[in-house]
Amino acid sequence: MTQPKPQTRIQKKNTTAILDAALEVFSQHGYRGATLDQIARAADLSKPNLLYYFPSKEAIHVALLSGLMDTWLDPLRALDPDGKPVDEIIGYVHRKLQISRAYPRESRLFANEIIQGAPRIHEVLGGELKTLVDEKARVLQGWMDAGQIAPADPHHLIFSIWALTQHYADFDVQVRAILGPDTGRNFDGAQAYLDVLFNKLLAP
Amino acid sequence: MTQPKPQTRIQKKNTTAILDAALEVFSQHGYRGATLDQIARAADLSKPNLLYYFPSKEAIHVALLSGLMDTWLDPLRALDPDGKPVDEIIGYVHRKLQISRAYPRESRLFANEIIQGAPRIHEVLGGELKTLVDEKARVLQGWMDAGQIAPADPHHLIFSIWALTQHYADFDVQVRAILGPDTGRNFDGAQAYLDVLFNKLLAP
DNA sequence: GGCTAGTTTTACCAAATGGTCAGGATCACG
DNA sequence: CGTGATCCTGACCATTTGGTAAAACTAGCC
Repeated sequence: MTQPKPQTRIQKKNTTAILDAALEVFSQHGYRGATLDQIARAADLSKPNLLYYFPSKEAIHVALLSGLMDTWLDPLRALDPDGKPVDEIIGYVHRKLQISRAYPRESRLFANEIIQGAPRIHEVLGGELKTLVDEKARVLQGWMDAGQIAPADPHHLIFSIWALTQHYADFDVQVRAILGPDTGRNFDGAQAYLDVLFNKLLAP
Repeated sequence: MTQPKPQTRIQKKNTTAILDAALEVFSQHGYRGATLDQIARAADLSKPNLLYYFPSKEAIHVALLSGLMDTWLDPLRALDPDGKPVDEIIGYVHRKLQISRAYPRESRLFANEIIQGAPRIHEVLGGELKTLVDEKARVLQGWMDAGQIAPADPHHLIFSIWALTQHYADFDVQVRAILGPDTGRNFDGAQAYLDVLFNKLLAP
């Protein structure tokens, strides 16, 4: 897929610095609201030097998003049809919440893109994502039909996991304004709450 | 609070046209990503004419947000400490979901503002919002202590309601990519799912 | 050391952006 | 109809924005 083009030491250093800086800026202002100057400053490079490594602003954004998709879908892919149903689902919730905790900027980048109409990943949503979700929804439906978990719309079950876990990354400012600034503590509270919630919801 | 300044017919017509256009544009691109030209075009006015009614871009944004806060908080305010606990909470979920359905642009405007660090409503979050949430959290806690609903962290309970209902407005593109374009149908599905979820969660 | 590929900077550009201002058009009301 | 207040426009401005060209510098290898 992404075959490793020959990269010099400097190239590797600078492209990662740029992508990290761009993640910071794009996730905070959205695509249109971000400027190359901001990104260049954050990456400690001059603007023309930025454009030596990436041909355009959009190219940086696309590079970020496509590099992100796997991180985003892997936790769902890992849901094992042959595992114990409740454990699998609760495990998925945990993985998703862990990702929100460890990669809040990535979560916000994704949220920004979706809220703004997903102009750059629309095909992925209707293609790869839909395929994966439909597949896993069938797995969930199978478990429900077999009486291993309580019946519920499997698609909405997946949505609810996304909504509940991503909320703590995307709306972090709001959560902190209400619960206090200790993000770690807030996430611990969230995990305990979500454990209870999904155990009750899924109990057959 | 907001005493009705004398408004001519034309003033009323144009300010509402501007605010509606601005809602459209800001909710789609965020504050920084929106331009006065876009807003002016959407409101069918010239840019200088826009600025005849509002002194600056930021003033429009602030007007929108502050006009929105009540719509946003009212459903929670309406949660009645003297009502039947489960009915009150499920009712709150319904009201919130209704608002997501009826005002998705407002929801996205709010989401954009929060994701981008809430620079313009930070004080409201830590002030009015926190006060209200803390108050209602105490009500919930009272119900739990009295055994009328199952125990759970009341703050996270409120967050979960926000996350689950706003998700369907904010991530509408994603939902439609997976479930299909019939938004009404999707919201109906969501409501049924959320009814089940919260009934199970709250059952004492 | 010298050569080449890779890297960075300086100077620049056209378009877009938020905003101003003076004057002209239009409205409401006596 | 006249007149004062309200409304609207075209021309303009400084700054910012994404992006370019070419020259200057540096790394790494023989």
